[in-house]
Amino acid sequence: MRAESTFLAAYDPTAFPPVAVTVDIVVLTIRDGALHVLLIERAEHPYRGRLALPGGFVQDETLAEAARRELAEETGLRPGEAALARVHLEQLRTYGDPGRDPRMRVMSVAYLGFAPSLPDPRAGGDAATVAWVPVDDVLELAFDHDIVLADGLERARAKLEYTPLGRAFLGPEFTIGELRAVYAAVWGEQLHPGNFHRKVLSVPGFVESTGGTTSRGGERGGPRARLYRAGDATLLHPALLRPTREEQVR
Amino acid sequence: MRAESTFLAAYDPTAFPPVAVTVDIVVLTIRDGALHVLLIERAEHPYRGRLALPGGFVQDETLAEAARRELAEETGLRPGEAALARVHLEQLRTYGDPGRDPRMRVMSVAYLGFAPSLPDPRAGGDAATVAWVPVDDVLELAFDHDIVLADGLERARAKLEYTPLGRAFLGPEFTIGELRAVYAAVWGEQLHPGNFHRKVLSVPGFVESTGGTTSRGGERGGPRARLYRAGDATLLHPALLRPTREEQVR
DNA sequence: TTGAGTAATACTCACTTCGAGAAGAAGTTA
DNA sequence: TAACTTCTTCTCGAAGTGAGTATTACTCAA
Repeated sequence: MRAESTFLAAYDPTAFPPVAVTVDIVVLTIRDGALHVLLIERAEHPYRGRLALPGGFVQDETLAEAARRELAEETGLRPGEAALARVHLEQLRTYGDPGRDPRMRVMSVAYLGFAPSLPDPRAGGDAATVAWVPVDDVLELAFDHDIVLADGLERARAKLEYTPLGRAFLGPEFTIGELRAVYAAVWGEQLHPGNFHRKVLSVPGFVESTGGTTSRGGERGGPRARLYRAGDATLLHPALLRPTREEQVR
Repeated sequence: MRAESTFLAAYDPTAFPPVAVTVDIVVLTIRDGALHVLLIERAEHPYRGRLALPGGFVQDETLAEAARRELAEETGLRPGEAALARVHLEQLRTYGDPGRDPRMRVMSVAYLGFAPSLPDPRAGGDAATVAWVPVDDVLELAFDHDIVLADGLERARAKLEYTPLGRAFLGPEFTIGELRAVYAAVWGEQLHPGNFHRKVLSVPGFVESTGGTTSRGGERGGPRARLYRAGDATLLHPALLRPTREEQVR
C-alpha cells in the first residue's frame, strides 16, 4: 500500500471492507490454590452455549480503557471499586485473521489480566453466565479463544519469571508462602519452600517487610508467617526461573 | 457490551464508527556495525515530509501476511526472494487509541522484523523515499511511531537475551565474532569477547559448527574464524543476559 | 494436656554460571 | 619485519542454584 493511496483511502472508509474491533480478556486469578480464568457462556450464535473469553466492541476510548470497562462489566464490579483498580491488565496480542469470526472480519485485541481474589461474578445486565473456571478444565472455547487462552497462559508463566507481577494475585499484604502458592498455581509445579524463600528475599525490591505477622498459623499447623508488601522493583534481577525447562527448549 | 448486542451489532457494521486497520513494521538490520531501522518519508499530509515506519492497510489476508507483503513492497524485494523469507517477523503490539491518526480511528498492528543485510531499498511504485536509518539518529517520527519504535527496540533487546533470534541478522553461516557484533549493535554495548564465546558455545542448540573457517582474517588482522550455522534451539537456556541492568530495574 | 503433623525460616554443600582478566596463536597492514 | 588486531582458550573468585537438613512455632485431635 503506497502513501498516496493510504491517504486517499483513509478519507473514504468504504474503500475497504468493514472491520470490527473488539477486546477480549484473559483474566486469571487464584482460587483454592488453582489457576482460574473468567469465562462467559455465549447466549447467541455463533458458538451458542459454548464458553468464551469475555470481551466486546471498542467504543470511543483507548484499548486499555475498553479492556478495563469490559472487565468491570463482566465481573460486576463497580468502575470505582478498589479491587478492580488492583487488577493488572496488559495487552497480550491481536488476533485478526480472516475467518476467525464467521460473521465478518473482527480484529480482537486480547488483554491479559492478573486479579486478586474477587467475589463470584454477577452476570451483567443480560442473562449471560459468567464464572471463574479452573484453567485445567477449559475445553473447546468459542472462536479461536483456545489459542488466545494458551498464549495468555504462556505469557503469564513467563511474566512471573522476570517481573514481580505474581504479587498482583494477592492482597496488599501477603506471606512468602502465599506468593509461593501463586507461582505453584501458575506454573503448575511445586516449588522448594526454602529456596523460594531465599530467592524472593534476595531480589531487591520484590517484597518488603511490613514488620507484622499473620495472626495465626496455617490451617493445618505451622508457625505464624511474616507479612510483606510489594517492593518497588519492576523487573526481577536475578529472575526466578521455572524449573525443568531443559527439555522444552528445543 | 453484552452478548446479544454484540451479536446484533456485528450484523450491522454501521452501528459503530468506521475503523481502519493497518500494519506498521519496525524492521531492524545491522549495517556497518550499527543498528538501522527501515523508514519512509511521508509524501502527503498529515505529517508530510516526516519520517515514518513503513506500513499500510490490511487487505483480505492474515495480519502476518500483510506485514510480509508490506515489507516486500517497501524493500523492493520480490515476494519469492530468499532474503525476504529469511526475515524474522513477529507481532509487536497494537496501537489504537483515539486521536493517534487525525483523519479517523486507525488500529495499527505493529510487527517487529529482524533482517539480514539487504540491498538498499528501491522505493515502491510511488515516489516515497525509503531508507535504512541508524536508530540512534531517529528523531520525531510521524504519528506515534516514536513509541512504536521504542517498544520494538526494547522487545528486540529482550528477545536477544532469551531467544536465538540474533542469528536472523546474519547469513546462513557466520562467526562468533559476527554474532557478537549483532549483540553489541542491538544492546549498544561492547561485550567481553571471551565470555561471549564461551556462553554461545555452551548454550545447547544455539549454534553448530560447519567445520569450516573464514577464508581470511578480519579487516584489521586476527586469525581466521570458525564458521557456524543456526542450531535447533528456540529458546536460550541459560539466557545471555544484558550487562549492567541493576540500576535500570527499579 | 499432650502428641503428631505441618509449615516458616534458616542453614549447609556441591555444582553451575558469571565477570574480569590473561595468554597464546594466527592473521592483518604498514 | 614490526606493530597491531582478533580468535580462542584458560584461570580465578564471586554469585546463584537445587537438594537436603534442622529448628522452631504453630495447628488439630486424641
